[in-house]
Amino acid sequence: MTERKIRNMEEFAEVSGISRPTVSKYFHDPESVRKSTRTRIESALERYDFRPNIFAVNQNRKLTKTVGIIVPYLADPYFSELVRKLERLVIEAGYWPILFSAHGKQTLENNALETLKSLRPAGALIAPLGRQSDLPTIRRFADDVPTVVFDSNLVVGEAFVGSDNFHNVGIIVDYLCRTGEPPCFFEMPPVNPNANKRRAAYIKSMERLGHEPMVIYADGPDWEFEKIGMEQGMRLISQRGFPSDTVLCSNDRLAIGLLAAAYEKGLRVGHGQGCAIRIAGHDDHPWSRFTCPALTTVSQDTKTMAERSVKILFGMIESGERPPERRETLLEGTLVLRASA
Amino acid sequence: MTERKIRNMEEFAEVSGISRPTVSKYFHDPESVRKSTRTRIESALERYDFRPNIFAVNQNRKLTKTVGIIVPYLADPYFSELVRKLERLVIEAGYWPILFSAHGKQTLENNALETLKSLRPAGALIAPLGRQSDLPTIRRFADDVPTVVFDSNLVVGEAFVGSDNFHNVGIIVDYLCRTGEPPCFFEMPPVNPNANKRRAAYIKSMERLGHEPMVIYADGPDWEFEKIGMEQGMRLISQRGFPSDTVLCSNDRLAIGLLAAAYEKGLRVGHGQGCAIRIAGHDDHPWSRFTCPALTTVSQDTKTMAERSVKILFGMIESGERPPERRETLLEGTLVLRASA
DNA sequence: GTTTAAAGTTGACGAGCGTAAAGAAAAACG
DNA sequence: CGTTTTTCTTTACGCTCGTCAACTTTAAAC
Repeated sequence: MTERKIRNMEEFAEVSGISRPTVSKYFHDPESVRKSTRTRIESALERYDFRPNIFAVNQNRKLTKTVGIIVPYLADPYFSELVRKLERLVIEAGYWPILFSAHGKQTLENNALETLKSLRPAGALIAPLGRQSDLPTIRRFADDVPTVVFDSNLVVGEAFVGSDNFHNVGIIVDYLCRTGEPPCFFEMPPVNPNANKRRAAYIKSMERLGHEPMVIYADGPDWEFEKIGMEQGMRLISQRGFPSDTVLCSNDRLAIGLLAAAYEKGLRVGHGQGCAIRIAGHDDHPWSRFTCPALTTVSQDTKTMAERSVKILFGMIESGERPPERRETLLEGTLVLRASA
Repeated sequence: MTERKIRNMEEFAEVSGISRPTVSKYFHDPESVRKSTRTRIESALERYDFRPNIFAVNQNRKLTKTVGIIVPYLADPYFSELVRKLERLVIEAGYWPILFSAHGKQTLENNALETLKSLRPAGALIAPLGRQSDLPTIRRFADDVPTVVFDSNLVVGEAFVGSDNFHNVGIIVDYLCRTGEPPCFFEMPPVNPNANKRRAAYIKSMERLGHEPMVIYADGPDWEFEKIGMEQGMRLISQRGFPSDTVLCSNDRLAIGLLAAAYEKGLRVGHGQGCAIRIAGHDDHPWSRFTCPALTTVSQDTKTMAERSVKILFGMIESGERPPERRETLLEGTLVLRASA
C-alpha cells in the first residue's frame, strides 16, 4: 500500500493509467477488458486500497448485486445453519448477501422487508414468520422483488422450497409404531404452516396404521420452544398427561425441552431396557446429537433446501423472467436413529 | 395507497405539496420542520408508498446511518443472542444495523470488513474471530471507522467491552473447591484471547487456593465445541484421563459436549449422591438450562455488554471524536448454580 | 400594523458511478 | 502492409438525494 489515499474511481483510474469508464467496466466484470488492461488495473489494486462506492454503484445499476435473506428467528440454530449455507452460495454466485432476522416479531419482519425493498435487491430468500407474518406486506414486497420462500410455505413469491412434512412425519411415525407403543404428538405453538402440516401428517399416518391419534398441545410464547417443552413437559409428566410412553415432538427444540423435563422428573429416556419414555423430534437440529440421550429425529435436507432455493432465485434473476406459476419443491428428509427412541 | 407510483423524492414532494429540500429535511429529522408541514408530509406518506433511496441518501450524507455488526460465528447462540440485543439497540438509536458473520473463517471476516468499509458505516461493533483474525486488516478498518470491539479483546478499535474472565473463573473455581474436589480445567481450542485468559485465570485461582492446577487441552476443529467436547470427553473418560472428578469447561458449548460424553459412558453427572462427575461451564449459554442435568456455569452479562458497547459507539459517533486512548470495560458475571456441579 | 425570526421555496451544484456516442489506438487477419 | 475488428479514451449526461445561497412567505412578537 502506498501513502496516497484513493477517494474515488476517477483517482484510481488516474493512478492505474486506465480511463474511468474502462475501470468501471473492469469492476463490473474483470473478464470484459483486455488482459493487459486487467493486469494494469490489478497491479494498481495491489498498490492502492480501492473499492467502488457501493452506494453509487447500486444507485446507477438497474439491477443491484444484493440478495436479501430474511429469517424468522436467528437464535434458532436451524436457521443459523441455513443462513450459513445460503450466504456461501450467494457469495459464490458473485452476489452480496444481506441478512435480516425478524427475531420472532411482525414489526421487525415488516421493517426488514421495507428496508430490504429500499435496497432494491436483485432478489430475496425469505423464511417467513408464518402466523405472525403480515401477508399483504410480504405480497407487496414480492411484487417488486423476485422472491423465493423457504422453510415455511406462505403463499407468496414465485417459488417455495421446504420439506415434505407428510413424508417426514410419516416415516418417523412408521418407525415408532413398528418398534413400540404408537406415539402421541406433542405439538409446538402453530407459529407457521409447518406446525399444522405436521399435526395433520401425524393424524393421517396414525389412521393409516389403524391407531388412534393423540395430540397434545403445548402452549407458551412463540419461538421459545425449549422452554415450552420443558415447562409443559414437567406438568404433563406430573399429571400423567401423556397418553403414550412414546412422544413425537413437532420439532427438535421442543424435544430438547421435553428431554430436560424427563431428566428432571427422573424418567429414563430411550428404547432400551428400563426406559420409561421414548422421545423423538423433527428437524435434526445441529445439536440433537449432543442431547442426553441423543435424539432420534428426521433430518431436514437443509443442504438441498439452500441449494435449490438459491438456484431457483438466480434462475429468475439471470433470465429476468418470473415463472408463470408458483413452483413448490418439497424435500424428503431421512430418519436419524439415535438413542432417545 | 393510491394508484400512482412514486419514483423519487421529487415526485413525492410534488404530491405532498412541499418542496423537495424541505421533504429531504423531514426525512433527516421529522422534528426539524414545522408541525403543519410535518402533517402534510405524513398524510402524503399514508397515501403514497415512498422511502428515500437508501443508496442516494448514503452517497450524499457524509455520515451514513449504518452500523456494522460482525460476529465470528452466528450459529453460536451466545452470539445470536448478543446480535439480537445489539440490533434492537441500534434500531432504537435510529440507525440501521447490518450484520455479518465470519462463520469461523478469516477470509469471510476480511470480506465482511472490506464490504462494510465500502458501506462507509457510522460505526462498527465487532467481535473478532481472535486467533484467526487478520489483525492488520482489522486495524486498517478501525482507522477508518469508529469501532467498538466486544467479547474477544483484540487490541484494535477505540474500546473493548467484554467479560472479566479472572473474576468469572475465580468465582466458579472458588465454588467448586468449596463444595468438592478441586476442578481440572477442560480447555477449548484457543480460538481467541478469552480462551487463554480463562486458562490463566483458572491456574491463578487454583494457586491462590493452594491447589495444583490441572489443565486438559481438547483439540479439534475451531468453533465446533460440542463435537470436540464430546469426542475428547469420550476418549478421556475411557482412558481415565480426567485428573479430578470435577471438570470446569472453558465454555458451555464444550461442557454440553462433555455432558453428552458422560451420558454415553454411563457416568452420572451432578453434585448429589451417586454422581460420578461434576461438570461446570462458562457463559450461561441460552440453552444451558435445558441440558441434562442443567448446567452450573457463570453467566456473562450480555445485556450490559450490548448496552455498553452501543453506548460507547454512539458516544463516539455523535460527538464525532475518538477517545484519546483505548478504553476497556470488563463486566463481572454471576454464578449460576444448577444441578451439574 | 409593523418588525423579526423562523421556516419554506427556487435554483443550482456536488457526490460517485453507470453508460452511451464518437473517435483513436491497438490487435488480429489475410 | 493495409484492412477489419476489438478495445480503449474522451466527453457528456443521468441517477437520486444532500446541501447551500438567495429570496419569499408565515407566524409570532412587539
